[in-house]
Order: sequence, then C-alpha cells, then structure tokens
Amino acid sequence: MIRKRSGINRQRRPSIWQKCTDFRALRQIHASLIVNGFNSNFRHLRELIFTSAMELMGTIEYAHQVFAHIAEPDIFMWNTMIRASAQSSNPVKAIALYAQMDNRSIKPDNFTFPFVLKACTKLFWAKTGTAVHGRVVKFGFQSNPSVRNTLIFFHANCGDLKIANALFEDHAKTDVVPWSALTAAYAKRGDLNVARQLFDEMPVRDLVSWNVMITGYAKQGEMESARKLFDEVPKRDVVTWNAMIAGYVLCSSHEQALELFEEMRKIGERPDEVTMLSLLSACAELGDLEMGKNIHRYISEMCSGDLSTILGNALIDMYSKCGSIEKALEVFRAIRDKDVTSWNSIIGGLAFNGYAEGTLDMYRKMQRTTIRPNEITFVGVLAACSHAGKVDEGYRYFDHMRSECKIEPDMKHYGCMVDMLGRAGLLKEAFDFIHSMKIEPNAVVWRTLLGACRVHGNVELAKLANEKLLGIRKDESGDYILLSNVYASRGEWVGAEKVRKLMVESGVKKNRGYSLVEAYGNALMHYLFDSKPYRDQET
DNA sequence: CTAGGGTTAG
Repeated sequence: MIRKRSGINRQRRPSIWQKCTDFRALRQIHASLIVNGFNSNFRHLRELIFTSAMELMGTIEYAHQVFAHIAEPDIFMWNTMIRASAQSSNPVKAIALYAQMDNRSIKPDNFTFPFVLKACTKLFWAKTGTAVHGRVVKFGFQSNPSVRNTLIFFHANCGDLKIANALFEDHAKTDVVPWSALTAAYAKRGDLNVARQLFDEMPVRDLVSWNVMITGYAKQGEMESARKLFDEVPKRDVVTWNAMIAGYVLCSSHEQALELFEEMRKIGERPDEVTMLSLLSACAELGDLEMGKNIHRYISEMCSGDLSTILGNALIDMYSKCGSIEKALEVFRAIRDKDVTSWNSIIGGLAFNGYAEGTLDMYRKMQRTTIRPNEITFVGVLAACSHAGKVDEGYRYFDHMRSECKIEPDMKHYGCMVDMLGRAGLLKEAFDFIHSMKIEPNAVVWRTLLGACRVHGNVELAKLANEKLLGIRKDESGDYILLSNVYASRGEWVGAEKVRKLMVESGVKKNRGYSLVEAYGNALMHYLFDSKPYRDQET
C-alpha cells in the first residue's frame, strides 16, 4: 500500500528502481549511487526524483531535499517536482518552483504549465494563474491542447468564466475534455441550467460528462433529475455510483444510499474509498453503529495493509458520533500517517463524548508532533474545557490559540467560551466577553448566553440576550449544530428540540427528517448516562 | 511525466 499509482512505463525502468517500494529502499539506493559515483548520472537522478516525489507516499520532502542539491536539474525533474507539489497538500511549493525556474531563466515546456495551473486552481489563486496565463502566451504554448484545457479549467474554477468560455469557443469545441470541464464548472456554481444546456449540446458525451451532470444534480439535492440521468447513462463506473450515493447521503436519504450500495455490489462494481466515505458519513449521521462496523469490516477486507489516512479519519468520526470512543481510539492508533484531521477528529470525538481530560491529554500529545493545530482543533479543546467547567484552562487555551498558534478566534470559538462562562455561572463575565468580541456575535452566541441565564435564573440578562437574539437572522447550519451540542450535552433535550425546530424553520437542510436524539443519541446517551468503559486518564 | 468527474474534521 505504500506505492502510489504510477503513470510511468515501468517495464523500461532500471530494475533497481522497479524494486524500490519504500523509503528505506530508496535511501539505500541513493546511498549506493553516491558511493559508486553515480549520483550525477541524470538517468538515475530522474528516477530518484520521480520515485520519491511521485511514487512513494510521504517522501516528497526527501525529493525536495535531493532536488535542491542538483546543480542543474533537467526539465523533466523540474516538471516532476512541480507536478508532485501541485497534487500534494502544499501546492504553494509548485508555484515557488515555477518562480524559481523563471528567475533562473529556465525554459518551461508544454508539460510544465498544466502542472503549475493545476496548483493555481487548487489554491484558488486567480492572480497568479492569470500571470501564468501570460507566461503561456509568452512561451507560445497557448494552442497546445493540454495547456489550453488546463487554462480553461483554471479560469472556469477561479472566477472568470468569460475567459474560459472564450478559450473554449475559440479552439476547444471539438474536444470533449474542456467541454465537460466547463459543464462541471457551471454545475459546481449551481448554474445547473447552463450546465445542462452545454451537456445537451455536446456532440459526443463520454462518461465523465454524464458524471459531471449527475454530480451537479446530486449536489443541489435534485435527486430526481440525477436519478433520471443515472438510469439513462449508457455505462456506469464507480464515480457514477458514488455521485448518486453521495447525493442520497447529502439529502439524508440514508436508506436509499445503502440500497444503492447493495445494488452496486450485486452487479459487481467495485466500491472504492470515496464510496466508503459516503457510507461512513451516512452511518455517522444515523448513529448506526452496527452498520458502521459492517462498513469497517468491508474496508478491512478491501484493502489489505495500511488504513488510508482519509478513511481512518472518517472511521474515527463515525465511531465518535456513534458513541464508541474506544473504537475511535483504536482506529486513531492504527492510522500510520496522522494528519491534522485525524487529530481533530479524535479530539472532537473525545470532547463531544464528554471526555474532557482525554481531550486535553490528546491535545498535549498532538503538540509533541510536527502537526500544527488549526481552528477546528480548538473547537474541540475549548468545548472540552467548557464541558468540564475548566474556566481558567479555557482562557489559557483561548490565548494560546491566538498568541502561539496565530489562529484568530471565529464564531465557534467565541461560542465555546460563552458557553463555558455561562455554565460556570459567570454570566456577567460572559456578557462582557461577548462585548469584547472582534466580530459581530451571531444568534448562537446570544442563545448560548440566554440558555445559561435560564439555568442560573438571571432574568435581566436573559431579557437583554433575548432582545439581541430577535434581531438576528438564523441561517447557518453549522452554528446551530454547535448550539444543539451545547444544549444536548447539558441534557436539556427541550433546548435541543427547540434548536432543531429553529433549524427547520430557517430552512436549514442538514439534519432534516430525524430528531437530534437520533443524530447525537448514541454518543450523548453514553455521555449522559455515564456508561464509561473508556477511562479519561488512559488515552 | 500533461487536462476534465467522486471524498473525511466542526
């Protein structure tokens, strides 16, 4: 499982590189190249760069180090580094490499630009991408089909659809690739009618164009239209199935999603990672631990070897939301390459299942790694402080987040702080805290304060909070969910029910169709009724 | 070694 998919023609490669399947082997080969004086042999250097950047997982840093020591890398090496960086989690490096090329007056070729543009698109860097477009023209690659298609894709996704359209009208209308890319861009923006028109006009439709359209409908919740195309499409692949399954999960038709999955298996279409992610998300939302365990088993059978980070993260989330924190911890420990989401998932899982000490412990463990926390991390940390009544500690983490981690607090963090103070009965302090906020407090913040006033019987402040609340629109689903956590975690089911109503009334689509008790039930039952097989101390 | 479709955390 360590090797990534390879695009290179493997048969023609020297056998030592074909046998290079992990980092250890790579370093051995590298060492022997140096010992034998082959380390300036470009044939080997190209392989070294390609293998560490593109083929092995988690060795891109090594590729960068090696690359930095090559006095005059050839264009293939530059392209490989840019390509690998563009598809890595840090596409900025691809731009930096291109800038370096530019500074050193190294001529890019027709392979260079698609990779650089891919990085711009991924980063949503409209200005940079437009500048790159200028370089494309300067070097005369404008009519190269691949370059032009990536340009269309960039402009379509980073704002200027007019330019994308112009490029498309000019030269690309005979090519199905930019046609469906443009269709996808319109569908993504929610312009389904324009997308559909493009789709209908296509002289030839390949599977991608069908998938683009089905995905577009599914994401907008127009499952009837999606279904119609799904039934019409001449041939389906795993993406077609995934689009439908994800669509059903998105609009909370979990049974339909599971049914489709069954059908998929019956006809012998092999589900992949994306299928599993959707299904895990369905289990998490349903709180269906049994089904979640089934999916977990299926995943284990499917991929022998390491659990991928992304699947591991989804499993942690599923187990946490289904109240099985031990299983979540088990999965967490099994993930080899933990990323910030892995830590966030387990920290949030512990926090919302009521394990405050475990949460803070986990955060301290995280600090000992090289993974930097982000704003989501602190939602978990602060929620834990709030749950456990750790006011001083909550303040400390709030400051730590700003001063040491350079993360500006957003509404969710403020919400946690107000909840923490409110629970502790420090109502006046909570009120002052709201006034000290750098952003305009939203409904959740006021409602949190209101709830606390009710609990502690402060009528005056409650009135004030209520007034503020009345003047605010209620439309952001994420914040309502946080609030419902706040309510539910206190055991105030009445409050939770109110929030749910508020969500329905304000047209919040998420969580429609079933009650909060079902959604958070298992996890919260566990917490509220204190069946504690997992002990806080031993994370 | 080029381009397009599906994805996890609150």
